[in-house]
Amino acid sequence: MEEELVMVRVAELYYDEDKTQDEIGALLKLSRWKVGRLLTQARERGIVRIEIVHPRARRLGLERELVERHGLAAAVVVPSPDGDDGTLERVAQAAADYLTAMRPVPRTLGVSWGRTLRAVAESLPEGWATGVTVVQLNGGVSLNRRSGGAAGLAVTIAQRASGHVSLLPSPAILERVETKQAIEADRTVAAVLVEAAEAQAFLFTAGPCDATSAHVENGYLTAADVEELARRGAVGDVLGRYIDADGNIVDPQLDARTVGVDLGRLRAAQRSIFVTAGDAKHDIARTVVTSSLCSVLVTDETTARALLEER
Amino acid sequence: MEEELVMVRVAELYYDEDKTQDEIGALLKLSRWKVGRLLTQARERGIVRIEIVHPRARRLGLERELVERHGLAAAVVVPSPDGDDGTLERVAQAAADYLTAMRPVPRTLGVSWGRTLRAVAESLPEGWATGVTVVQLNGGVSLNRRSGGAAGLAVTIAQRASGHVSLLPSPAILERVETKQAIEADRTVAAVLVEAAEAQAFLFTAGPCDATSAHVENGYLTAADVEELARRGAVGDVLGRYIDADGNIVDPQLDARTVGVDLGRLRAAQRSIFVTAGDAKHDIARTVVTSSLCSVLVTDETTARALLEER
DNA sequence: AGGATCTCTGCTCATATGAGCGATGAGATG
DNA sequence: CATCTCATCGCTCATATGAGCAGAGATCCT
Repeated sequence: MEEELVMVRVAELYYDEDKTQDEIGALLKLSRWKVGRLLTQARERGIVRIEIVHPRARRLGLERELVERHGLAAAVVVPSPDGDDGTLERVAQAAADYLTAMRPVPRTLGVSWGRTLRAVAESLPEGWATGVTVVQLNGGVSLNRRSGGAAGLAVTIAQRASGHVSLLPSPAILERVETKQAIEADRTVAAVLVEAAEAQAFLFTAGPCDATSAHVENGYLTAADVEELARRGAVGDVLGRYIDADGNIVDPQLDARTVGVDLGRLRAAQRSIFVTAGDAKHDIARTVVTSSLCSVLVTDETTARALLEER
Repeated sequence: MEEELVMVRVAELYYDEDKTQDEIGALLKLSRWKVGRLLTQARERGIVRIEIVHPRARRLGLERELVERHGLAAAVVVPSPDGDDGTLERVAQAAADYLTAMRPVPRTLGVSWGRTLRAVAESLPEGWATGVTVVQLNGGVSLNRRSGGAAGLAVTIAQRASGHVSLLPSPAILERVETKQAIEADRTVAAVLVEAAEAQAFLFTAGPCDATSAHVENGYLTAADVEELARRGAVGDVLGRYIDADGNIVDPQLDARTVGVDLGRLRAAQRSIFVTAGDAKHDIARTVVTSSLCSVLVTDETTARALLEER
């Protein structure tokens, strides 16, 4: 279209050449107002694209859409870098920023574990808050792995806020229900579970339902177990509990052997912050968001767009 | 840097959220002026990138630099599309636009030939000018190829301007000097050459010095000839004449067998428009521009940047 | 320490810009 | 052919914005 060409010329003069709309009007024999209108159209049609390029940039438009569509309290969306990698770091940084800015500062913060949360912990600056007690929400890998395990992550978060940490000294999933009940009956474990359930804020991730899951990696489940769960409709796990697309527990037996706070607690919580990054987790992310497991979502642009697609 | 983060937030609120600088100031507890300054910095540092995405868009900044650096009368630079191809078409379109807008309209226009100029011809709209006589500048491929040859191109340009065309009925390069002289002595040929030399504007391209050259394709030279020319310093040809990086004729013997106007005419011309697209032609383009063979340059962004690199 | 220089801040004021409105004209419709 | 409808135009006016400047710190160099 002819009009479009004029729009391009006008946009060039305005944005590249820093001419005033008046000047452009004189130059192209258009009224000042016509120029202004063309500029508006050019922006609307996407001929003029204004982009904020920065690792810490956010996608406020997508955030707003997500909040509206899924009834969230807040959403944080960071642009996915072109060259694939770095997404996890950006999302983690954004989550750290969100935590740091969060008011009121929670007295106790319940955390799960995983690579994503580890990255969040590392991104938190020293002194991100003061006097926050960090509580583990679900059982996890052994305590003695120096900083690699679930414990290290919680410790880091607490340390950087000069706060305390309550670790959950239990495996994620036990082989027998009886053992699980016995462990939960243990004073120290029970106390932590109560503390966790009552946390003022939750920070958690979710895992996809495939062989790359941390549960397989740590030996709590076999690849075959996970496959079977997937066959029965599981899309991933939250706090070690495998759920289907509607957010329901897939295997109650398995769930009964899983140590950690109930998913209901997340749903009931005022502030339950869900952090997720990467294409593999779109399905489980959708479930978490649509079944109200989180009130705050921190994620990357690609995931955000996936969550906004119909159905 | 901390400052940078604020810049990003400010930019987001301003450009994505359409907030006023006042509002942003209130929100972030900054003075209105601070916000304005941050915005300016963000643009300067490239955190805010404003881009005009359109096949007909131009790179005015690069154009200005080229004009200044190389003492051109004008330059037209179009963005190179991401997905490689389409560059030729865009450049051709831009050249066509330039011709259409050119004032005063030349009475006679001298043209060379090549794939690039063919594309320019095809991009010219019907009635791009009126009464322009088109003259061929150099000998070329046979007349009978319907629209594929050099003749068709000139005819197209002339037809769309409701003008005449003067074809140069001669091969590009002859085998013997004597034949060349005989041909030039021919009334019809001589008349066209005079007309061409006196054209009010020139439109030409250049070819790289490699086996893909149109001269090889059309059998005027062998691949071995071209190789030898390159060895002797040739970077490409203009109007069939092979020149080195300084714009000097590489092989006077060969040049004496080449039919077409003298390169001096291009240098002397008020308006000699050089159209070039594609990475293969950077070297010859540089030569054309630095040795003042053209006064107007039409090209793609990649070539433009290459021409602006030091040395 | 004292002064000199530089940078940064918040201001005034002129200018650039967008919202809203009535006038105008092109095309549709009876 | 008359009239209606709707988009578009150029305008007024309120508002948003950038240039330029004087004062306040910060920094540097004897």
